[in-house]
Amino acid sequence: MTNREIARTLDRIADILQLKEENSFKVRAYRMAANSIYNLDEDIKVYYAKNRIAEIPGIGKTVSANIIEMLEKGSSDYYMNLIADIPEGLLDMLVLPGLGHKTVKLIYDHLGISNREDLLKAAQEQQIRKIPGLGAKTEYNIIKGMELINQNRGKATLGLSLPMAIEFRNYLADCPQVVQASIVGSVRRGKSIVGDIDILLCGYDFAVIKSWVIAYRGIKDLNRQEKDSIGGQLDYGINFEVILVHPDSYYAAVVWTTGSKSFRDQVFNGVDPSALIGLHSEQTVMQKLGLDYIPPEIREDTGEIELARQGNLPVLVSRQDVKGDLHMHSDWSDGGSSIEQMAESCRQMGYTYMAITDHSKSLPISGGLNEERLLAQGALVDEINTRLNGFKVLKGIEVDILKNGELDFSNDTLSKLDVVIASIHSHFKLDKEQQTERIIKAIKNPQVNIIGHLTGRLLNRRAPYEIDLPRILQAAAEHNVALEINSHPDRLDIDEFTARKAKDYGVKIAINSDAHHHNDLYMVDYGILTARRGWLQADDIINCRELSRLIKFLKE
DNA sequence: GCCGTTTTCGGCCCGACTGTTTTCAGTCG
Repeated sequence: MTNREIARTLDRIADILQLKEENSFKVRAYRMAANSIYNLDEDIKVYYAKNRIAEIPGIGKTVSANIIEMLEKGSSDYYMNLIADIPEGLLDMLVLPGLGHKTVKLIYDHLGISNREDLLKAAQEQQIRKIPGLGAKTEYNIIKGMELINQNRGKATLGLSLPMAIEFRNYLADCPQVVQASIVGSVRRGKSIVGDIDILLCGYDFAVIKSWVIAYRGIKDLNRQEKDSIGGQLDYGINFEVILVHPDSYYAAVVWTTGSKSFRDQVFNGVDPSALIGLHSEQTVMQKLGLDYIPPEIREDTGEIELARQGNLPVLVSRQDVKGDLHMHSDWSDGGSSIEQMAESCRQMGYTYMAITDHSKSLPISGGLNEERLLAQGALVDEINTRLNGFKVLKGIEVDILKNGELDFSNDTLSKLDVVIASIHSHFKLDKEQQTERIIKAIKNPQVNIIGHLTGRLLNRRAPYEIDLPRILQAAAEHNVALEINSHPDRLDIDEFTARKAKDYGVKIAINSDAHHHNDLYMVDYGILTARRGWLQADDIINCRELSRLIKFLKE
């Protein structure tokens, strides 16, 4: 089992224990262990080989034995016994916002409901309100929550599907009969939510290749086998399709399968397929189509085709352009790494600066900083900076925007910092007018540099809150406040559409990882994909600037 | 269930908001 699979199992154990109302510290211990494995630097098998699993922080004798069992047998008896006791569907019900372990158990005990479909039905038939302690609001929230889930049924976040696609592609590329293998489709375009994983292969012996495909251990279900394609489901119910072509038509097929349907219809319209045989790169295929090379992320037929014909495509921002990361947490609040570790990892990523932006005091669970600790952190940052050559740690904060739009710290306190990100972490349900006013008030605060995760959306889990986007963009432009592309694959907030619109308004963007662990800094890649999908160029991004130019922006 | 070096047992344990209530349990960041 992989680190991810083990972490997931430990998390599910925690969920079941919580449903069974076991000791809350025991639950916490399993959650911590899951988190520890998820964030592990190395493959857990390396620790296993060295007999050092119990040395991982948060993992003791019991969990360690559990993990060893999972690695040796592919499952754990403890988990299997637990799941035999509690219907698995209850765990799916927990995903609904507002439904926690107690409520799920309460509904199960009263109505025997153990899956989301029955739950929705009961809510629609007003059965939930008959349970003591629950009412109409809970029914409403269930129905709303299910709407969001059904909207994205069978669709997965890029954060889940991209790593799975890479693993699958690498496996397929190892087949001796496969000449080339590429991830194509919406995953390659970097869409935040994708319907399936598409992989294009080329080779000569389709029969041999197909048996190699079918042997992949990640395949959970196989539902379609044709002459030149295989479809089915991978783990987490993610659909996949593997498409086979002859090497001569490979690059034409890459272009064909990568673009959106509308893109495809446009660029291949009236083209003789035989003219695209035997080409040796995507560039030459596009050339034949009368186009400059269009980056995969913008092959959506939203204006790029015309510009490609004219030779006027923008140069999109890329990973190499990013000079630093302006939003991350350390173990001073809810992060799992020290400031030094974060700095070291940022240096290894080739950055020349970073900002440490822990939470402010309004978020007590996160260990949010008060003025006193913020000051102490600043002193430590100063000290760390004396030891770093050619790298700078900026002092920052992710300050909470309170209900009334005021901030969690005085302007006097904030003025001593280099970077101030203002974010909303509460009162998601204010009406559009109030929410907009609240954010604009924060934008108008002269100390604020960046608005963090503007819409608060959590992909597949929480809808964005209501805001008047044009007014906010207007205000951000006027007050020289940047909007964040929060790169966490569950957020990707703002999205590509807002990003593109922001550029029209002259609003600058910061692509931030919001990492809570030094191993999460790489998540910035997802943000870059989103920025590229939003047609952004290095010049639009404040953290693509050299430090001196960035500081100039922050002080303006 | 994990942790520790004044502890191998006892501590770990936030707090505002929501939705249900009429004084509070559950959820969530």
